[in-house]
Amino acid sequence: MSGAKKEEILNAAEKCFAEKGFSGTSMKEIADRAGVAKSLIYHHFDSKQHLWQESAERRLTGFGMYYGIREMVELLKTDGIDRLRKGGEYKVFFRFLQGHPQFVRMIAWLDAERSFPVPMIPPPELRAVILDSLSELQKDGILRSDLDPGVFVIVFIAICKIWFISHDCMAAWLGDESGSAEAAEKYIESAMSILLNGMTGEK
Amino acid sequence: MSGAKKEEILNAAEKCFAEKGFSGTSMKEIADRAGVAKSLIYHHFDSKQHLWQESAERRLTGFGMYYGIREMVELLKTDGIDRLRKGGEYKVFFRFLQGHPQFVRMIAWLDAERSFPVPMIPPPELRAVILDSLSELQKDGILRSDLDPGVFVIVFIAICKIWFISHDCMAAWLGDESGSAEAAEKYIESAMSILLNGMTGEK
DNA sequence: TATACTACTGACCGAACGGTCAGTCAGCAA
DNA sequence: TTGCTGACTGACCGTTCGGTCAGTAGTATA
Repeated sequence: MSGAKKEEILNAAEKCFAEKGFSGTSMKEIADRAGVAKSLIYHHFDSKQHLWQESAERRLTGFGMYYGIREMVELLKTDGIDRLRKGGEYKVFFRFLQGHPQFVRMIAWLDAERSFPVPMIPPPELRAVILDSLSELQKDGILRSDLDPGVFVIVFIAICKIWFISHDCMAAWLGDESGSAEAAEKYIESAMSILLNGMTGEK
Repeated sequence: MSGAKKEEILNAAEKCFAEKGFSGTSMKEIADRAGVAKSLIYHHFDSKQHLWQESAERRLTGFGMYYGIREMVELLKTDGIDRLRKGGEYKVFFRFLQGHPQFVRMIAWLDAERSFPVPMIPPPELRAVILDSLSELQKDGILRSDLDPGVFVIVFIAICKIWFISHDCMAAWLGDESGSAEAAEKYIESAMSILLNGMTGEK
């Protein structure tokens, strides 16, 4: 059946690139991992760069990292910030990163390499929906209105991302070397408590 | 004079590694950039890995990224959080990253590669000083005391780092594609306003 | 049965890779 | 002057790199 081996190549490429980045991965490694001849890769993909771009785009658009944020914003609108604070539903995006370490590795490489145009930038329509919702929350007095709503999104992404991308370095500040799940839980609850507090209070 | 060319090699290596990462940089590139024969590099350094480690360590320990944080904590102690909020001295660490783009690139690569043991982890004694000061501030009621002081440091680093490391992606949330200095200013002021607010208020 | 197309392979290419090595040369001590 | 040392070079090594290509096997069309 056609397409099966192409899929295997994409999967293998994704794993290799996530582990070692673009330059650190060789076509032979990908071929071996996929269990195919190296030349088959060139039958399905034009070049190493094209393979990289295709696998990155598939993962980025397929997973849609920003949907976690959208979900959180919608929870904010329906339930209000207090319920969010108590229930911990703000963890949607954090959980997403927690459950997809390969995805985390990939965005770490994209942050570093910056050489190929890969759509890390949020899809415009999704961005608009999120920002509009946040603006409404500002009008309703749920979020403080003296700030650009985009800042809320950025700081939220920042505190989630850093836990997984610079984990060894950051966990040291908490005196935790184990990388346990409880430490992650304690961190995100504390950090989000700061954020939610800071996003609502007066200046 | 001895040592001059070794220094040139280290400088060239640092630039190359910051731009293209470890795997993406070749020894010939470094040699050309330093204006020396490739074999001279092997006279001064054991291997590509050793060169990378030495240049990374020099930059990391030499610059001391965490001193900006210590400075900020000390400002907190002497001046109190209100003065900090008004005067904007909290920008010390942000300014440091802003002024050292090569350093920012390097930590982006270190976050991605994770393969070599490079001291990104804060020096223990410096860490202790910062955490102790934060604990005192908690006792004095300046910072909220229901959280691990390490969390303050992490979220602070996170919001500073993300602006420079994932800049294209993050600036899109603010509708700013230009990368202007004013945008950076507006961002850090807003983000820090959220943080300072959230670090002091009640839960 | 002849034809055409796609998936797939192994042998192969030139270039670039990290690393080695014999040897040159300046400076310095005996 | 001789002998030694460390900085430094260019030629070279074996390997691996990304990429090509002729060819095979299988299958669908005519």
